[in-house]
Amino acid sequence: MNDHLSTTFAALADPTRRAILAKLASGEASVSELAEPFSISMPAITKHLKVLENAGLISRTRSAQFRPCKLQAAPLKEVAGWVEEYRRFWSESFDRLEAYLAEVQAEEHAGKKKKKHKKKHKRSSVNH
Amino acid sequence: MNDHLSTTFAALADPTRRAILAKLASGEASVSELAEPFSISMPAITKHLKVLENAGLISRTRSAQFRPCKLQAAPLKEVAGWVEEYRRFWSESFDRLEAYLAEVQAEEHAGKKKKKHKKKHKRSSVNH
DNA sequence: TCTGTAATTAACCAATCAGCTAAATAACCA
DNA sequence: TGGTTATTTAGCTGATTGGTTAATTACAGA
Repeated sequence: MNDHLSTTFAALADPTRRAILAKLASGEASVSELAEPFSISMPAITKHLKVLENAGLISRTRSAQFRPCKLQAAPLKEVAGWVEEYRRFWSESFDRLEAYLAEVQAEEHAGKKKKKHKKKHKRSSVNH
Repeated sequence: MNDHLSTTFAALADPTRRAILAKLASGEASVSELAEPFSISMPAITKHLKVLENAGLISRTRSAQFRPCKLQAAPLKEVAGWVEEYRRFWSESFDRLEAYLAEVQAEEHAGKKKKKHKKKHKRSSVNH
C-alpha cells in the first residue's frame, strides 16, 4: 500500500480521524482541542494526526507552544473523483440514462436515421 | 473500527481490491477471472473478496463450480455523501459562493435592506 | 466412479496498527 | 532560573492485515 489513493482511504478508515477532520472543517484547532472529545491518550491523537498529515489531509503550523492543524482537502478531491466513476452503479437517473442510450442505439441499429456520432458514453474507463 | 463507513474505507484502501471493483464494473466475473491480472495466490484473492463482500461492495452467487462476483455500489453512495460534505474545501466555485454569502451578510448587517432569510448555508453539519 | 477444475479453509508468518505509559522537548510565564 | 503547559518520542502490547503453502470441499464430465 504505497499509492496516494490507498493512503488516503486508509487514513479515512478510522472514525476518530474522520471526527478530527470534521472538527477541522469548522476551523483550525490545536492538538489538545482536537483530543478533547475523545477518551484516548494524547500520544494516540498525535499518531492519528501523523497519519492524516502523511495523507496530506491536514497541515500544521506553529504558534507558541501550540501546533495548530488545518484541513487540507485536496486528497478528498481525488477520492471524490474515484468514487464518481461508480456513480452510475447506484444512481437512479443514470440507470434511466443508460436505458435511454440503449434505446437510441437500438433505433440506430434499426436504421431509422443515420447521423454519425462519435463516442456516445464511454463506460470502461474506471481506474483503480 | 466497526462502523459501516470505516469498513468501506478500509476495503477501498487496497489497490488490488480497487482493481477488482474496476473489473467488476464491466460485469460479473468468477474468482479465477478476477485473480488473473495479479501475481498473488488464489487464497489471497479469496481473502480480498471476503473483505469486499463484508463491506457490502460485492455480492456472490453460485453457478456450477464457479462463484461469480457482482459489484454492489450502495456503500460507495455513502462514501460519496461523506466526501461531498468537504467539497467546499477544494471547490473553487464554492469559495466564490462563500465570498458572495459573506458579502450579502455584510450588506444585511449594514442595514441596507431587511429581508428575513431562514438558513443561509448551514456549514457545521459535517458528520464523521 | 474417477479425474480435473474452481474455490475455500487451515495454519502459519512478518508487518502494520491503535492503543498504552513514561520520558523527553519546546515554549511561555513569573 | 524554574515551573507549567503543550506536544512528541520511545518502547511496549495485542489485534489485524496481506501474504504464503498445503489440504479440503464442490462440482462437471467422461
